[in-house]
Amino acid sequence: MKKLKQGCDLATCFLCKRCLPEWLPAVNANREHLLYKKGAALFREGDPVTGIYFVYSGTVKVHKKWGEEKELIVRFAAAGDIVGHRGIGSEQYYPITATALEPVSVCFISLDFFNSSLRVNHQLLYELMMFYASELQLSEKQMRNLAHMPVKGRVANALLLLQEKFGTTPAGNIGLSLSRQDLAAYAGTTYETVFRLLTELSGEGIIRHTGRDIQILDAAQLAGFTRATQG
Amino acid sequence: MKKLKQGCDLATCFLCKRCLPEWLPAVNANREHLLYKKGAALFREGDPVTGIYFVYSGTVKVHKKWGEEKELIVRFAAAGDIVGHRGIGSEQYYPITATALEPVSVCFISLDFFNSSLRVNHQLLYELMMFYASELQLSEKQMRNLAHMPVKGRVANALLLLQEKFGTTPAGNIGLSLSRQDLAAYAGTTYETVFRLLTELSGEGIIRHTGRDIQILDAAQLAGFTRATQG
DNA sequence: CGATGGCTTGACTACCATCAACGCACGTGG
DNA sequence: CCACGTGCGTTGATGGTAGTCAAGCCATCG
Repeated sequence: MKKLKQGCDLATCFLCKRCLPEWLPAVNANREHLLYKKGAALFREGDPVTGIYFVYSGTVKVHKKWGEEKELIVRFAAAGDIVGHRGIGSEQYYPITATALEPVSVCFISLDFFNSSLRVNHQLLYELMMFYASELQLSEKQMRNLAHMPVKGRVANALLLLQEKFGTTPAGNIGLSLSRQDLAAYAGTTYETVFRLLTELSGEGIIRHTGRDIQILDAAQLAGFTRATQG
Repeated sequence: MKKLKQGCDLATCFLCKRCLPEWLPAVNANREHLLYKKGAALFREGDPVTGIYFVYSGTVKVHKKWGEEKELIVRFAAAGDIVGHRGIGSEQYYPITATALEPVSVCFISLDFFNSSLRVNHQLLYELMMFYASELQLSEKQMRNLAHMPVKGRVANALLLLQEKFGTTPAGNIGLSLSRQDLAAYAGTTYETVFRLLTELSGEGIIRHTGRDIQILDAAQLAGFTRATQG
């Protein structure tokens, strides 16, 4: 992790985009511009909450451990997204870990200053609430999927969500290339199972995959696996 | 469902408790006091969002369907709790169904008026945001549990959460008595499995259950099942 | 060059969902 | 009063899904 001196990226920063011009100098005085290498953790589950992060560039996975071995990826964050907001509120400790999947550049704001901003900037507060509301909806949909959707559907869903968030490369692949481990942790299963399902889906002509690159050929069929078969 | 004329229960209503006195008359002019019988739905998944509900008394289950047969109970709401806040935001339709488990008395506020309240009452907005934040944390913890915790642990956890929220009756039973169906839907499993696990837990002397009444005898052991065995 | 980490594959199996059947309590209508 | 249906609780048998274990392969890296 490395600290930079540069100013905030106004066009990308979730916070700055929503601040009045007169508040920006205060933000700049209170922010830190940090760089993380691939694989580095911005913070870990159980760490005391120090502040909130706004992503300028790169990709971050937000995940939760179960025991020593297993983890579930709860969400991915890219440019413009917030990370660490799960620490806001009565919680003393981050309930999740945030890890850089690629080199990441973020704006860090201390909890105190962020709370001041919320007190002053009601539009920000309102939008943060809306953000939480939509996160909650997503989270509960995923809960239901984990509870009732078979693994094939969950993997299909994971691929669709990834493509929706990260788009496609010029070659037509999903814009974020993940390890099987991470894909498994996102779909809530094991990497062996993910592998088997990827080859199965390739065999059916629904996707194509070479190494880490995955291309969705038939999104409609994929989506079909995410629905319950009519009883 | 039945409409009453009475005023708001100031001591219980989430909204009124957080309003300045001068705002209360407006609330009273814009609210409806509604009664629902056991088994009635306050609203259903897919219904257009009309407003937000605050529970005075009774218990509500908030659940999400999967296909025609399966459902997952996402949350229980009791006196003082909010229901329908999942409709706030960009969503046009409720993403979940809310059903009365016991006769329920609620305060209903139309979306328009509630949004006006949020614009005026920043403390309310702030607390609503905090509420969302903690709901999100709970939801994500549950996600992880559904993904990685074995069924026995999920049932154990469900019992502990129910006791935490609803306390115990004078007889020592969990304060909310659920059908096996509902308990299963809360733990994310089937009712047969729930039954087998309950008898198993009773055999181990960890709980006692007669019909719908369940008593936790050894909470520590129950909690043990909710943790990963050290690898 | 060995070590490490991710990928690929096969064999095994346990967990848990599904199906099926019965009992019981309850309410309802003939 | 009885017959019946319905909803829930209880139990056993069965099988499939998907997790675990194990081993080999390939790349990268120190």
